[in-house]
Amino acid sequence: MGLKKRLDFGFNGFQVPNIPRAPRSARRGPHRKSVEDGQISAFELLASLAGKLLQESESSASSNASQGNLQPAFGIDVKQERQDEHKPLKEECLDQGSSEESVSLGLTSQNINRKGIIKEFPHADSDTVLERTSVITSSDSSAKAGRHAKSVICSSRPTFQKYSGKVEGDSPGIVESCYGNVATGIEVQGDSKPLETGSLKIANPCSSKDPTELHANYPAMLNGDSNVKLSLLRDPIPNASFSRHRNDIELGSRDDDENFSRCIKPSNRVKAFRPPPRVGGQKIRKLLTSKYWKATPKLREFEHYRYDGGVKTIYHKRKTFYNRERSQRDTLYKRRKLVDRSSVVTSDGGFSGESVSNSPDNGDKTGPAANGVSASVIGHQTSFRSEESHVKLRIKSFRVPELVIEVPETETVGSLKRTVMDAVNAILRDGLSVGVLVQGKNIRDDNRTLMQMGISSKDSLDSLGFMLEPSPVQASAFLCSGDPPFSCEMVARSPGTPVLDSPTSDVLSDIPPITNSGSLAETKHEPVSSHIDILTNKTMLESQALVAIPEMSMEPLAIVPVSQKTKRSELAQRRTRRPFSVSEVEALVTAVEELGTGRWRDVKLRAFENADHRTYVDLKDKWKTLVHTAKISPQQRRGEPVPQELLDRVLAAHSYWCQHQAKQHGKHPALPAF
DNA sequence: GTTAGGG
DNA sequence: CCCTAAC
Repeated sequence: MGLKKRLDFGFNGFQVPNIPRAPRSARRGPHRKSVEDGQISAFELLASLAGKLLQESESSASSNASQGNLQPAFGIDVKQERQDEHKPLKEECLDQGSSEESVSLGLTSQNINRKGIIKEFPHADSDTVLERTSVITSSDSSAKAGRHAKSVICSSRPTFQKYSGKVEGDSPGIVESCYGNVATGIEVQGDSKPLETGSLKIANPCSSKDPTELHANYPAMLNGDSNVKLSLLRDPIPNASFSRHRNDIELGSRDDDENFSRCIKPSNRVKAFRPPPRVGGQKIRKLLTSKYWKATPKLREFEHYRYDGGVKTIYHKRKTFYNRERSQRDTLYKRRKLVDRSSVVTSDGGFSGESVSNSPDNGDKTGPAANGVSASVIGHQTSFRSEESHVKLRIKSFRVPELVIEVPETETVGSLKRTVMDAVNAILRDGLSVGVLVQGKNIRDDNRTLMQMGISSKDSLDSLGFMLEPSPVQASAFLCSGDPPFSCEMVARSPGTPVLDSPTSDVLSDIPPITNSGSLAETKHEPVSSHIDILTNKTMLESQALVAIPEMSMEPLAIVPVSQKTKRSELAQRRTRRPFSVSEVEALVTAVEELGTGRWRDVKLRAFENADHRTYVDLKDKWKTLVHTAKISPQQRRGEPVPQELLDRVLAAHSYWCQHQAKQHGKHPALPAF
């Protein structure tokens, strides 16, 4: 049909009613464009600082690591506050530069409160997250808080260390690392030390080509008083765990007991931990504003616990927390049995992981692979069922939930580092579960297989991400109301502390089942404690819906606006990618030649009537990409090559229909014979 | 429900 | 592919 008609309605002979519509774009108002493209948020810089800090302190951690202080201790007050004062915020773009620079951005600005806030958002899309670091400062002007502005603590990877508190602002390079990380999605750990990192891998015996390692690092948990703290899973003897659990998931932290200090109100707490000077005014606020963490004033109650026994409920909660923590670990162990087809090996407690790369070697240049440990572990896995395809991946780092930090402008960089570190530790300690991101979406359905999610050993691994998010239980804890005492408390937990045995649902969501065995179903949704109340439920729901926190409006320094809209993150899952085949392209081209652009529904009906998975929007999008593809050089094209002939037709049809925006007139089946 | 575009 | 504004 096409040819004949084309002849009949040659380009010249085809009269198109000249009623061109203005481009849609012209007709509709310009989109408010996100302002901050290309800018790097300060936050990430800070995050990197934190990471750096952790790394730095790790070196001295080993000594204490084996002492039993394996539990995260921390003393940062995490709480939500609101400020009435309005502070202009500004996001600075830092291409690079020393950490000091970045810090200064956040600290030098003058504002009423003289505070800088650092925020970190965990919920960003994988790509978005990696885009930039934003520095939030109280300074005014060009506050560019793009809707996409998100920061990530690049170096949040856990390290075990002792924090001496003497870190000078010397972290140039952090920025770079962070930046690189951001840009590539691969965490750069230039100075990471093998011992400190752990790796977690899922090896794919069947496809060694694209192995992606799951590289996990465990965050160091330390308490502010300069004592070395715990490490989850840290095994005094680095590879000891390997030998024991070759094919098992080696996650979990030691149950050894630990002391842990907790501070609720920064001011006091800070004092407790650090020497006087500028520490006094530090405040770290953790706003549970992201989808994952909902900020609530009540959060402190959880923190509010004291060992003086004053508040039983709190104590109880805390206990629950521990239990939960424990159960998580237990669950992880249990899980090993469930997932016999996948293997995860960690050399040492690692706890992080965000970027996943499918090119094993690729990560090396950025460092982490550097973590060496992981590398050595590869190929360690054994007994697999050869028939099944496995996905091998390596997690370079984890994204850390949002963190809001407030410190005096007069604060030193070193102090800032500590603050950030404390905040990070606090978060880590508060119980997190791992979220899995596919195509930037948080996959909540633990029962979906990787295959179903479009994650194969061959590709798509780059679209796989991990993040830390508060577990439901934790969320409930944060919702408890109560005013946190401004003090720091040290609490020692005895090793024998009983634990609840109920597994926490989301805890296991970190690693989706490799197969559709659905073996993990049993771990789903079991109440962890009696503390789950209405608020909890609400929280959970909201967290999934990414509800904006009302308090945000009160937060002057919150530069990066928390996504006000409930985005698709964990709602509908992104459809699996289904590249158009050449034949489909041809059908599309033919249909468009005949129907023109602008009538996608008709195109769909005509050429893809039976292709359920192809919506007219898909067709429209495909056409869009085809046009683009046809315009670029063949070398720039990717994916299955489309015959040039088809591309030529695409261009011809495109130009034709663009000139004759005559879609409103019924069928104009013709196209000039090209 | 469709279209057109930006993301 | 998703998301939305504008139809």
